[in-house]
Amino acid sequence: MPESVVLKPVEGNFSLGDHIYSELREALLELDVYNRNADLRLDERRIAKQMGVSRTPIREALTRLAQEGFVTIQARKGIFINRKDLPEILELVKVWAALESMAARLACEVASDEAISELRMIAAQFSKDQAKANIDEYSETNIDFHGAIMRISGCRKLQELGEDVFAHLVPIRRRAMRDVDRADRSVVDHMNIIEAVEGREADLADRLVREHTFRLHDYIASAWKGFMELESMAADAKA
Amino acid sequence: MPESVVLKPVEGNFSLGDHIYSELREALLELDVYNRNADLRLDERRIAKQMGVSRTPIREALTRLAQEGFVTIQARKGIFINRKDLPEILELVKVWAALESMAARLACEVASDEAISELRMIAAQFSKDQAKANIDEYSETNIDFHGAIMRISGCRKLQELGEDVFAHLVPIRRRAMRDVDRADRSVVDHMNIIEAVEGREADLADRLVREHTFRLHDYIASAWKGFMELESMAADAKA
DNA sequence: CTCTGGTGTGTGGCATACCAGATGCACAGC
DNA sequence: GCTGTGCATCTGGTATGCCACACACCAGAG
Repeated sequence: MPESVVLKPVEGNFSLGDHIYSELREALLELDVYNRNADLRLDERRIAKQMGVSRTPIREALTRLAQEGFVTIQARKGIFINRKDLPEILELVKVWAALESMAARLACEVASDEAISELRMIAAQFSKDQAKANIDEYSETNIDFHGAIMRISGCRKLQELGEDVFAHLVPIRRRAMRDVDRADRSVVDHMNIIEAVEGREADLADRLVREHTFRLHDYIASAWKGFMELESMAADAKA
Repeated sequence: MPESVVLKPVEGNFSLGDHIYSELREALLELDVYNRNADLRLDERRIAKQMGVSRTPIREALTRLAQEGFVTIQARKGIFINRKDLPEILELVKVWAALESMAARLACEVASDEAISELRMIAAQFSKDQAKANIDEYSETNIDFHGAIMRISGCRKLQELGEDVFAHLVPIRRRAMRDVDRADRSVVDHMNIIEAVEGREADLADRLVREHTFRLHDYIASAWKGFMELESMAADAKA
């Protein structure tokens, strides 16, 4: 074979189990679990038939999802999607605050200037005014921003754990971020955080990120009932 | 049936998979994975035969352990125990610092005085002098102390995640804690932390816990080579 | 001797059959 | 009408067998 023909190695494990895991995980995050009419029950056999495979890889995927806390498997009773309540959500936000504030601290200490400049580029995509006008896109940028902090911390574990925690909050975010009033404050917070990191002020960056996340914490706590009512109304309207 | 006869419900899921998962997890933590002669390969069929069950529950347990990062499953190649390298260990310590410093902060804000007094009781079990004399027992107390901080934070997720992270560090701790010189400093640190929490000084407690854990971080970084050499010597001696 | 292709064995992935506990409902007994 | 017993059925748990790929080894061509 000619030396010039270079083929890239096959990447990763192609197994039904892995594929189904990703597929199922995504579907769960997409699902409106807080819709009170939602069917929270999963059935191995039904999913297996639906995806055209046997129960084995389905069970593998479900085992992993259970390990992550997305579903609960009750022997001989059923598999149920976990609907998290307010206290649980708030705990997740606290954990997130812990991880991200540490990430900001580490970023101040180890990140290169180029890496830090990435923060400003992301934030620059939306000025204060634009944020209001285009909430959905801002939400994406917002996610990028927080992801960037985790990334430039240089601590992969911190980043991975953060993503795991974040995944559980996705259904919540979908609602919390719709609130236009919060965007202003968010943009200001981000700018302050950027400046702290640029100035390598670890203590300050740590504090700002923590306080920023705790504002989300408090906001969720106060707006929770509203979320639920909206959900109920949506459910009724569909019914 | 008499009303007075109250029977407690059967607890938890009794499944082979769950049992094997716990059993295997404990065995892995007990294992000297850093022994360079250690056999890091696992075999589904061998374990199955050894435990007298089929491969199915074994595979379920291994899937969960893989999800937690204890082992890596390579399709059609084998299942291997993950041997973490120094950078990875240090990242885990950083994550731990993030979680525990947040726990200390929360403890200052929400823990009851009774809960906080628990800290002092645990720490009181070992004075500075005793710590040197009885390192092994002190190590247990040390673990209790850190566990207590997580617990009185009132944030279960923080506690659970902390325990997960800690589990990965168990094999390291078994060595790091042997170092007599560190016990002194540790006792002093703990006392300072207790006083900060008792005084409800959240910022201070946060900082002290973080710095305390980062001392462990730096210690591991500097002593790592020593750990490995000790391991090698032990391995050679046995061979 | 070297390189290439075949082949046997080991290993995880998947499909399938069967098991036992959980559940819901119908029907018999009171 | 109410109760409770038994059965049909549903659901996750487990055991097994076979498959495809990885890999080490071997034989034959060059």
